[in-house]
Amino acid sequence: MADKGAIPDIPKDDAMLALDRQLCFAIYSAAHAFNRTYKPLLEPHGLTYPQYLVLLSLWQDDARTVKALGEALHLDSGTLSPLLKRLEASGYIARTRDRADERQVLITLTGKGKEMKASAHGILMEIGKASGCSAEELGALGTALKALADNLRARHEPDPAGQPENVLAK
Amino acid sequence: MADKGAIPDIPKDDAMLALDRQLCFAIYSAAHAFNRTYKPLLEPHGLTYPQYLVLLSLWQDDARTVKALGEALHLDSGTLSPLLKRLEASGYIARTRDRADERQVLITLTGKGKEMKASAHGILMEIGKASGCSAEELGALGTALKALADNLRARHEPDPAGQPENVLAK
DNA sequence: CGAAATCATATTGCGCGCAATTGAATTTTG
DNA sequence: CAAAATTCAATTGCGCGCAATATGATTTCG
Repeated sequence: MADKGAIPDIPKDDAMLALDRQLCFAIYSAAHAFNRTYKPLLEPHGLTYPQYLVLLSLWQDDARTVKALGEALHLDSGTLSPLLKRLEASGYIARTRDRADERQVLITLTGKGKEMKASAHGILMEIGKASGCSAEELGALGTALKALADNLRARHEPDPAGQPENVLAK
Repeated sequence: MADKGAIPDIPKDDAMLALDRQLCFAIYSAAHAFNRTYKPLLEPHGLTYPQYLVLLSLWQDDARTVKALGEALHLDSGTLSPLLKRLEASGYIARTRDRADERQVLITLTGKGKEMKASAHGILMEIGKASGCSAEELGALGTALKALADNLRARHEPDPAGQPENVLAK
């Protein structure tokens, strides 16, 4: 059926594989490039990139539970528990059991953790220069990526307060 | 000096921190969202996402050294060596010492590795649907991300065949 | 009230990702 | 030609990232 007729579809599939490769590589290696760019700037402070993300989140909203942090960062306790212990050991945060509900652990910034916010501005300048993009471009890129990530996540997460979806379940 | 004069600059810095947070989170979580989306599709084949990226690269160019693969994927031997051993154990690739230069190891696709390319097309369709973006949008996003990653990398890598840079060294 | 279900965090196991080191092969140099 | 420098791959150690499981604490229900 597709012996030598107009445009066999194998090339089309290959083109799609090429597109897949391009986007997979692009996101994968952009994330790692970010990581590698931040690393030498964070190292003097004894911080890793994921730990810096936790601080970024806490600078916006201090005193949150592990669960709340995990939802903001899309990370589970398996990742956060040891990470937060290390952040505590470095003196950036404090972990205190909620007296009212002993299941929960409250994460709060220490003085050192709050002071680090000032240093972050300097780090930020370096990244801005390294990226070679304007603030507008970076903002637009962030928006596009967030939309993409949200779409992908919608496949996996149980629709938190979105559509009523299937009311018949259970 | 900046007691109540026109527009103190603390808010501006905070706005930049917010931008930083947005882009850091966006790339970070887009990468993880990709990972999580591919995982259930690759699991039946006994593949991880980084292993799939290696296959994508080999489908384009088979029979390459570990070093060449590492340059294409921006990964070093510390990551690739164990990963390639697992890919060999799963039967997707073969690792053979180069007879001419015994330092090098050639990575080649097995029959199973080549056959997997066909299944990849099906996986691709799923991702396309999950992303909720058109091929054009995904392509544009990939291009923007690649440019960003290249800019970031330019800070770290010693300019491979780019500008002559500093000819005086050594 | 008390057993069962649910919830929040911690732990374990495995696969990256990367810096630093090692070991063997090859090239460069004296 | 032999010693030194370089190159390629593998190994080690540590920090994620996530699934699966474990451990208490709290809520729900009978």
